[in-house]
Amino acid sequence: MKVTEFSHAMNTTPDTVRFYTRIGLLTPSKSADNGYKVFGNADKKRLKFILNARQLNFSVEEITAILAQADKGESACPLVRNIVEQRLVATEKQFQEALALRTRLQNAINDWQEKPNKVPTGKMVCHLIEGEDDE
Amino acid sequence: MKVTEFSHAMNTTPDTVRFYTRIGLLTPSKSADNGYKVFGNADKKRLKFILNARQLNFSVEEITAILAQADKGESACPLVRNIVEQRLVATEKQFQEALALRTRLQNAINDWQEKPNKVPTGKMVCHLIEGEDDE
DNA sequence: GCTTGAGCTGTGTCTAAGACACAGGTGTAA
DNA sequence: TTACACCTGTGTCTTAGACACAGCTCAAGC
Repeated sequence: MKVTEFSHAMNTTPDTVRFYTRIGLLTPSKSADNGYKVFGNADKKRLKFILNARQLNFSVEEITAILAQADKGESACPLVRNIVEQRLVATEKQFQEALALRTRLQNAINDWQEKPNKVPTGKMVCHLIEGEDDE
Repeated sequence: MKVTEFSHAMNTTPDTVRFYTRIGLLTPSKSADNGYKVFGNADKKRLKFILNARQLNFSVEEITAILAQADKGESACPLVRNIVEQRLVATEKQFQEALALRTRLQNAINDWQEKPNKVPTGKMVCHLIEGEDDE
């Protein structure tokens, strides 16, 4: 399989596959007459793992470490477990931040509706965001 | 005020101020004998606006557009309003994504506890992430 | 005046995870 | 053989700063 066919079969993009290849996560063989990358069954399994991990927001660097360990014949499970736990904490944080941001945005919109036509005085850019009457 | 003093007074970092200066968002004068950037009151107001907008997750590019409009003497409020609304939608999406990710991670952890010691068979990296018994 | 040394300065480079651009190669139809 | 659509690998770009670093500044001490 060439890169485009392979990527579509795996439900991702050619650029993504090329990227993983570029950094050495995937190691397709090269067609003798083409020079094109050729992906086989092992690559398929590997990419499936990578995509699953990415779905869990593992960084490519983390995935690289995991696969390197697995390639050495060691179990990567402890490593994976650590990362999952870290990731859960990070996600919780993201979550709270999105929540806070939403509140800020909604406040901005509410403020706007209270005083929609206040003309910006002086050098204000937009009273919605600026700290009321400054100076 | 020089860059470090200024940035701390505004509760941000020197690198951030330098960055905004580099891309032309801030336009400090230059000390004649030093060549150092010198920030005044106008810069203070401007940076305050920028930081507020960043708090609402406005991109620097958006902020650039807003300030350019304001600098032309036009009201930037409609632009700001648009961006706020877009941003709210985007935040909602992020929010949902974080939620979904959390679920996926927790599922992974739960699965783990159900079958903690399943030895990875064949070429599996870690059964936690891989699609059960493949092949 | 001179010297030390801490701290500051501007500029150049780096980041993550691909997306995009592009010159050139491939391969099927005519 | 020629066309032409599609594919290829490689190089560059993206965000919002963070970091590295050589050189400059400036107050203290002599």
